[in-house]
Amino acid sequence: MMEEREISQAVITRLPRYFRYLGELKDNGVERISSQELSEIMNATASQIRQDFNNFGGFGQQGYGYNVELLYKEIGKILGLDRQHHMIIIGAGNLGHALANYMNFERRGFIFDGCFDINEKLIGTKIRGIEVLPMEEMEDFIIQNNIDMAVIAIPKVGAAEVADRLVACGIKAIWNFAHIDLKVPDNVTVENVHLSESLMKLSYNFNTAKRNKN
Amino acid sequence: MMEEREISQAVITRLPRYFRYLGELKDNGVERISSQELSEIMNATASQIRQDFNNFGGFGQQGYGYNVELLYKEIGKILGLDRQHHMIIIGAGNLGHALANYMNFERRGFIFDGCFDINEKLIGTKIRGIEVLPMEEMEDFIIQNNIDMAVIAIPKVGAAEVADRLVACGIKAIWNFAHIDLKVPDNVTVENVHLSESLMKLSYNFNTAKRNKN
DNA sequence: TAGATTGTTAATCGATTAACAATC
DNA sequence: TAGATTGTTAATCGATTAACAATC
Repeated sequence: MMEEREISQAVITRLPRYFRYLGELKDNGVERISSQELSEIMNATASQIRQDFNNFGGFGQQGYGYNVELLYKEIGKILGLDRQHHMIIIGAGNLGHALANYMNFERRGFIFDGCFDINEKLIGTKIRGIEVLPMEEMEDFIIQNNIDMAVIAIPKVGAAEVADRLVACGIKAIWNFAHIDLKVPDNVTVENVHLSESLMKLSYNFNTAKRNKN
Repeated sequence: MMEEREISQAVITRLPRYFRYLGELKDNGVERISSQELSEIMNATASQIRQDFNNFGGFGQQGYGYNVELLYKEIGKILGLDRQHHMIIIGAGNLGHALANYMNFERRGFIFDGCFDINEKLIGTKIRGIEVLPMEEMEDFIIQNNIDMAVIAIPKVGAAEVADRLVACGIKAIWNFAHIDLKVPDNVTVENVHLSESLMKLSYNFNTAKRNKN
């Protein structure tokens, strides 16, 4: 089978942002947009925008530009937003709670099916109508409910073990909020959100900026 | 005044990760480490590690390597972790709540001083001992308490206005969780955590991986 | 048709990696 | 001193930008 050329992660990282801006344009009734116009709104180069879109095929038309609605839909498809993803959250604390709200509010397609915790006090409580279950029931739940993705929203202690258990029962996508680099097989996708690293970056830029500018 | 050469954001993004690994090594009693050894643990090239550290001066010693404790401290300083930062959180929902826990647990230096919300039901409740105040009191609070940083943990509607108000009363660092690209002056640092974009990236990689591998 | 704007190739820029002299 | 490993320069690689022919 011919290997499709790999798209760089730099491009992938920009796609959701295009998607967001195109969604807004669409909602504002804008029908067409040129790479030049989009570049001004998004603060990017027109060249980069055209290169990015062309990784996935010719969505535009010479002399016209891009059809906003079409492009929006295509990028949505590329991102897999036309499919449903069944998700569980490990950790029913404030973060797990926030993420559960998040997923359902923001986009259809990411379906919050289950939630697990080790804390006895949380087990049995409900998050968005979903009962928090004990960790022991996780594997069975994943298999019986065809879960695709798991969110790790527990402290770093325990996260590695949970990841191993998730991988062992076939989970192929992990949204990881624990401060640890998970070791998983090649065919498992991990997306890290390391909040403390983000905060440190803010701290660096803040402290550096103070010296230079202003 | 001589302009220090600007360090690239690619390097800055890696610093917190170095910091995390060095902290672990330190806690495990490791005294020295070579760029080669560190590269194996962190899954990077030794060359990149040496280049990265050298942006900030020579922390190592030929023939010996790097002193773990010293390097850990130096990177901490570079990241501004030796200073205290006074922070407020806008939005006392689950996310704001999660972040408040987060900051205090993870690192000293990021001090959670205040929290604001428009929701009448939340005003007067406490998060980690801090009372949630109405939005009207934000400006006075920032000035009276010498707040450095603000966390925007509210939905995108309203986020732009809040950012303007923060900038207007002198805030120079914003940790932004709203799905919007804030427009702020050059001397204000924004660090975005766009959770939905992260989730979409996971979705893309998951759906693409399924086709290629496995 | 003429004008506009894409798709795509070529040039540039920046970041990563390799190599090695300096030096502990 | 010899060996190890940094600091740093040079080479490579990849990503971004510029340019322009293709084409709607």
